[in-house]
Amino acid sequence: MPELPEVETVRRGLEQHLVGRRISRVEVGRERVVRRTSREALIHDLTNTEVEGAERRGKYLLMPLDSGDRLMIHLRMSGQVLLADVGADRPPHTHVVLSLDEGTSSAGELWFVDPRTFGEVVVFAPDRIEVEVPELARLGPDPIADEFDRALLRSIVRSSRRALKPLLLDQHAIAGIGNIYADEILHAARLHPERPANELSTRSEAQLHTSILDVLTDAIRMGGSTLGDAQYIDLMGAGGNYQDEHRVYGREGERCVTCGRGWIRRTTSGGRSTHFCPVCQR
DNA sequence: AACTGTCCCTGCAAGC
DNA sequence: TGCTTGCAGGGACAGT
Repeated sequence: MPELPEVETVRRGLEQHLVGRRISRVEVGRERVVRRTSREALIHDLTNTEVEGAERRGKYLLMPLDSGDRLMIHLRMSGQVLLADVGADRPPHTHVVLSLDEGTSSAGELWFVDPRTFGEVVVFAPDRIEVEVPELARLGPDPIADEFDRALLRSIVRSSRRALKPLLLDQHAIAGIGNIYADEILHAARLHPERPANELSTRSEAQLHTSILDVLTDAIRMGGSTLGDAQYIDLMGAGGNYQDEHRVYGREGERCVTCGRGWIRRTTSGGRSTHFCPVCQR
């Protein structure tokens, strides 16, 4: 499940391999992945444009084009962006193919692959963001891409009476954190996922701030998490290594490796699973 | 404001 | 073995 660290890893790949290259041809298979506009719109708006940058806000990949438009890709659950050689065998569920002219490297293709088709690809004009991609316009601050100091986290936490877990998952509050990293961050901060956000001590707020940055930074450094089922892989098809560092996610019933005393519990709320140690998270 | 539930979709696992 | 059912999960949205 691509979250901030996985999307950032993909962004770095795009920066290295896509920026400066021209898209000569666009193929769209399943129209569902371009549902925000249409097959025709994507083909028209991308063909013969050059990619000028690779940015990320939360889990959204944003690529400015020389046309003035922006290409947005969201991987959601099972999306992959892959760089491939021309003529290479395309995996099942390859829904969008961008043909890239020879640039500094040889000609190639960029594939958008997504079995569950929750992901999407869209091109929009920046001044139309409120209309075309309203949730992107309302995204909260990104802990890595934006300035994210302790005071900012404090203002977010103190203005919410919600539990910490759903607050961390709310993309309007903080952008980029998903289920895996929310659990790992709260564990690192030794905070119980059901603790009301506005009741934290100054010390706990500082712990949470440090844990958000530490966990996300470490995960990026290790190329994100690749789990058995979701098969996240980067642009070149490589998996990440952060899954080996998970202390609570996917460890239900195991002894807590942090305190050595608790047993990792898994609870469900709002259809999402939460993993935590009842002994060292309070 | 903050909850819960529903929907979208596929692959995998468990149960029969 | 082969079917059916259930579940996971990001995030928008509707309803309370």
